[in-house]
Amino acid sequence: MRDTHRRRPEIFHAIWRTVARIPRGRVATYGQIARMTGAPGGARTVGWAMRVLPDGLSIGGRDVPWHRVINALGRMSPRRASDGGDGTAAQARRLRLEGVVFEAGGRVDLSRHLWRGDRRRR
DNA sequence: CGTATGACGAGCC
DNA sequence: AGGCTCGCCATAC
Repeated sequence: MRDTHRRRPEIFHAIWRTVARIPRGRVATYGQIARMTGAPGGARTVGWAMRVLPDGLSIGGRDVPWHRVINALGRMSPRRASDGGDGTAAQARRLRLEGVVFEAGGRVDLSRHLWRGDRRRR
């Protein structure tokens, strides 16, 4: 195994560990993950951690569910995909497969699907 | 070491 | 509600 991810700073690993706790069928926001990881204000850092997430990395015996991390608006954050697209289609498909419902505007109702793992209300 | 760059977010308008 | 600006934080160069 080429452990390129081991070169990443601990903060990324901490973020990946938090993301690994998001239950199936739930979503969490970048800011929420940042707070839960002990890095308030580090929402963009979470985005960066998702961006460099090693393909196929598993923590605690299961894959890191990167698709369950969406932005505070309930939308998939656009990113640059290899095919030139924004890469959000695949994420939405994965979420739908686990029962996440999208509203007409293509957004996820956070009051219904947000992970309350940190006991936070919304 | 200064600047640019983001899978962000809270405020304002 | 939707668009803009600005602040954040770690990385790239």
